[in-house]
Amino acid sequence: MRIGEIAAAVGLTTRAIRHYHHLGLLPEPARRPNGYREYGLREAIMLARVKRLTELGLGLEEVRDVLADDEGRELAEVLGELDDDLAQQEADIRARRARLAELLRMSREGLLPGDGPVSPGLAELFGRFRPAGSAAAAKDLEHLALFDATADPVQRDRIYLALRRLADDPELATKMGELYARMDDLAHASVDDPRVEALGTDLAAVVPDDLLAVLAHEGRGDSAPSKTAFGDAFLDDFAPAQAAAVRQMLKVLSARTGWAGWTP
Amino acid sequence: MRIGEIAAAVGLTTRAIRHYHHLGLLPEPARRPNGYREYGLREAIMLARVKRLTELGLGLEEVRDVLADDEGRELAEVLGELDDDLAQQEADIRARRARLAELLRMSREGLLPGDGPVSPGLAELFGRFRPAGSAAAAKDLEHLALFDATADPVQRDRIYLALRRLADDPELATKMGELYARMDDLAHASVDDPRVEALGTDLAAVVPDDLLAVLAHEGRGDSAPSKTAFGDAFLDDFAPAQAAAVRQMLKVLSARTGWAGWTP
DNA sequence: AGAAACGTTGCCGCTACGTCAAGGTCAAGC
DNA sequence: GCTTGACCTTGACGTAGCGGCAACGTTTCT
Repeated sequence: MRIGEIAAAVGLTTRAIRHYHHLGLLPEPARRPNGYREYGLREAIMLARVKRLTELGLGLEEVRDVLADDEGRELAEVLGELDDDLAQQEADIRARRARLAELLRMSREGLLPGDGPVSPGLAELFGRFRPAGSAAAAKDLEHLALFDATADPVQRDRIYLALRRLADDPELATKMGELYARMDDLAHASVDDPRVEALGTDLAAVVPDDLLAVLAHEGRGDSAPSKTAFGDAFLDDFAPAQAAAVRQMLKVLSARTGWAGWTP
Repeated sequence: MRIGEIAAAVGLTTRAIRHYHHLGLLPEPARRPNGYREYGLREAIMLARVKRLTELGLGLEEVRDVLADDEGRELAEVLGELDDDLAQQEADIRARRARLAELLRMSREGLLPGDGPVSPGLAELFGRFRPAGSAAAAKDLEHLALFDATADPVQRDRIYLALRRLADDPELATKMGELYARMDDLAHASVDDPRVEALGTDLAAVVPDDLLAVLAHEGRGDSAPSKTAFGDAFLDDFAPAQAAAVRQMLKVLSARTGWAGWTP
């Protein structure tokens, strides 16, 4: 048989067969005078073996080992490892599919935020805490999404708990709306603007203590793998006057809670 | 932030971030005078987005589309396709794991033939039809394994049914053992040896009719995707005198069944 | 004799980066 | 000033399992 015939017979491509030759998985057969490879039933049997093994998911290296290591002993071992590997993959896929299902559900309900998938906890928060046309509020959500992806789970849940309490209080929620609006007003203001200090102080009155504690933890984190250096970058993300207001808020919070760890 | 800092903060490698720049997934940030990339919170937010999407299993191209195609509309669609894809993968893995479990069980019970995994039907046959130290029998099993991997399922099951009947009849099984032994004796014999014709005739008396029908079907197959050209190669796999015996068997079978399709 | 359908070798491309290699930059300690 | 070490830069190669193409020879059919 020529290579095309055996390929069709066994159900492989000629390219694959030559590839196997190249890898030493299957010895090169004899050649006809014109240079064509000449295959017999032996080669077909070998190829069928290779095919069965690769279809199980073995890599070509492993197939080579199994075929070389004379007669099977190694095979059970390789199959065992393969099964472990596949079990792992299956678990991964299932986890991703679970997340996907959740996201698709949110998407159908119109709850999917514009900046894509987030953790379940944050998604729930987003559900009741939508940006009300405020640029500052939108930015806040982005910061939260970042925090969600980088902070360690303990701190994350701590913040979420605090924020849920905030969101669940209609009075506080209304107040937050006003504060966001005032923050928006500072977008092009000077840092000397008297509204800056006032807003900072008012913010500190609403923001939960946990926020500062978590930020302080983040800034110096020795326990977590996060140890982020977002501190300065965080303030740089605001317009100057807005940043000044945030700094003022932090100052008041520091004085109130006794945390001195975070004073950029 | 420098690239290493943002990488650690977001939980990526510097290499990955540069890769994203290269692919245009994320624009190159401003540079410091020394050439270092300078990152801010905006970039961190984008990277966290990218990370969430890739962790879901999206390809980088798709991530780019989702991020570019302004604001989310496309996202649900992509997620849907992804889920379909993952469902397919999961099904594949499960199927392979099922086969693996079966093979591992056979391996534990010592039923795994030396030439590796075969289809369930053939495995069962192998269980009661072991090579009894005969080279011809061993070769026969190899041929069966090849047949198993290449023939179409209908013909396969037809043969297996016939062989099971043969294997289940103790008298016939004993006879087959003798025939294999006689085949072995012909390994170095001349094609003129009188035992050749005798063996061929005796073989034809035992081998089921279906065998020839299936072989004939294979040789000219217009219906199946198989259409194998094993015919000649099959005979070439035997020693000359053995091949002559097989040919004799086929001749008798042809005469008996009326099939003329397979006369090499 | 020309076209169609084979065969040959060889090299590039695909994913999502990891891993050198060969340097330039910066802060700290001697 | 010099070294050390931890950063950063670009660039290029390697990964698994082939697919696809190029550039060319062989066989076979018409």
